[in-house]
Amino acid sequence: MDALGKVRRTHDNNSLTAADAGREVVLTGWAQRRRDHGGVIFVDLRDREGITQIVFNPERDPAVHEKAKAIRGEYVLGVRGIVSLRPEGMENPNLETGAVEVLVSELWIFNTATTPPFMIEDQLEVSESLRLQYRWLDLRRPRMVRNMTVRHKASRFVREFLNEHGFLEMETPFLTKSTPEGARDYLVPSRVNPGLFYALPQSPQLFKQLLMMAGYERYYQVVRCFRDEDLRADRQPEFTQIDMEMSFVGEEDIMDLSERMIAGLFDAVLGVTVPLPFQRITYETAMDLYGSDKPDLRFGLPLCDVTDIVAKSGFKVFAEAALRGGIVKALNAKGASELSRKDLDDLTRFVSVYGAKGLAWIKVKEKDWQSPIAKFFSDDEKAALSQKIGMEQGDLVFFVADTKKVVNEALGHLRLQMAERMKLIEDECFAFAWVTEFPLMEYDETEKRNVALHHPFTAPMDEDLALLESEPARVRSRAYDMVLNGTEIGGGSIRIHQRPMQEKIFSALSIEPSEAEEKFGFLLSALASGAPPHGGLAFGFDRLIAILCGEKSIRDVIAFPKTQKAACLMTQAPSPVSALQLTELSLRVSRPE
RNA sequence: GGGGGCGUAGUACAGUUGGUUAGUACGCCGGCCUGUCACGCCGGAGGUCGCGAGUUCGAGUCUCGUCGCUCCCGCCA
Repeated sequence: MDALGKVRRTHDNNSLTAADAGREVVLTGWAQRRRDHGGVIFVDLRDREGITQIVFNPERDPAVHEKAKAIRGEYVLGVRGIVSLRPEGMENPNLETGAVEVLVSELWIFNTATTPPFMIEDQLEVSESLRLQYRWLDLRRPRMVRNMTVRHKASRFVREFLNEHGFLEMETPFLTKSTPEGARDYLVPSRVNPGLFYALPQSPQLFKQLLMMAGYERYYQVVRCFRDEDLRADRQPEFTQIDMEMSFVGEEDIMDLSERMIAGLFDAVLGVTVPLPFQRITYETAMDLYGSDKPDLRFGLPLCDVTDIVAKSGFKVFAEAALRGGIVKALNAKGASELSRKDLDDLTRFVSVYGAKGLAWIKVKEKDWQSPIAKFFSDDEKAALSQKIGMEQGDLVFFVADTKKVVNEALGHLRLQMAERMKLIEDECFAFAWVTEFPLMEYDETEKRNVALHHPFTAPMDEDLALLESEPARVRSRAYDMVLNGTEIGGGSIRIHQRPMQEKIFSALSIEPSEAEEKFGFLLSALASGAPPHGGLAFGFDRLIAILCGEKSIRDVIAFPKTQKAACLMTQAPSPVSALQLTELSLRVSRPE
């Protein structure tokens, strides 16, 4: 084993070209692969940047060649040698450095390596749990290096953009106060205050508002947030937000700045030109047309409300849904009438997940409809349906009848499913949109009260203020979500900046004045002491990077992510702690049997 | 909390109706090979079939439980 000593590389492994031929260079890196021909030995030397082929020739230097026989996969090497053009016909077009190779005159083996449990290459077939267990090896794979590099470039671009637009990057506490609304908090026990707890922030929401009240005008932070809820492919217990807030602005200012930032980011990272401004769509329209508040606009397939047409029909399922205040909507899968009975059964099971009790369908054939429900409709009803839905020969039309919520959930997801099946989604297509005019609150059946849809500090729309007491569910908010390809990548709002309004909203959310004072007293006090009009936005950085990288899971753009059970397979966190630690924290653990 | 999928050499998989010695590929080790780049050829080692019970003359295979990974529902302002 050789010491590093004064050995320093002159180039990384992605930079040598034909122009460097004849130069003496020093390279360092990992042995990706060794090809021993008995005589000459080739080694692919890999680092973060790429691969360079190094050559050991016994005729050139027998001692070095002998030493090179010991090289195995992932050994850490340094070499000194002469850059040389490869013999004609021996160039490797797959490598950036494929025109040249380095003829080694000196070899240092800085470290050996155990045989890795999986190969360090992109086209690997290995379970994710093994990758997570040996994450330091997984992170050596070029694709992961690429993902981490994109992440770095993105955060760097965002910082520079916001810096140039007068924003201050400011930090906010991680040890903070548990608040009643929203997600479950991660709690941290306080040793010096026995029995009391901090909460890790779900977002720096209140702090950034307080910074506006403190007069900082423009704030941002690339910040970790924590939510103790169950995980998904796009949800981790700790995740990163680009958090920003501005004073003396309205919705348009924030949306305009944000979309220019995102367009700049896509240009800087992917070289993709994103047309501005983004499409705007109201919550109501999004739900009507796409059954979702984060519609995927890369394709059409809009939903169609047919409640009026079928309300009086002989098909009881539809008529009764309408009678009970529900709705009936249709999804026209253009040209999909060739789906088999089994496909339709599968899709029925697919929508049942979202609470749909059934999935009616009509195949539009040459002369008539092929459908189990066609017989229930009069000729007039058929004509009206056909016209409203735009039914043409070869179409397959789905229907769901239920409450508004179930119908939209079921058909909204069916729409995505069908688009995938019908291959309607182009690669490299980025459909951005703003969704606006969200409801301010909605009734929560389990809590038996109104809860904020966004958060309780979101301002209501002025024109809906009159409804606040009479019909609170109809009050729209000054919130906006940025949606990309069916993923919510950011969201924000204009905030309440006057104490009486904030108290009114707390009251509408059934938060008692005493509780409001206890939990948010500092906010109420600050609102009364010269709070400027303000608003902001937070981007889900991990989701954004996953889309930029073309990854399905945000785990692939986080260096050390957690599993679905919120565990780190590498460190084995979470883990038990000593009795002493618990005693110091005044904690006793009771575990259910 | 609930539903689906997966779990067999280091890795990815195959394994028939429950049947006697659990295979294949890659990787690994050894030998040969002076222009490969997924080098090639020859040989070899390597298995708690996730774990635990049960059924059976006999379980990788069937049953139950359990653990882990994953996708989804609930949840995630």
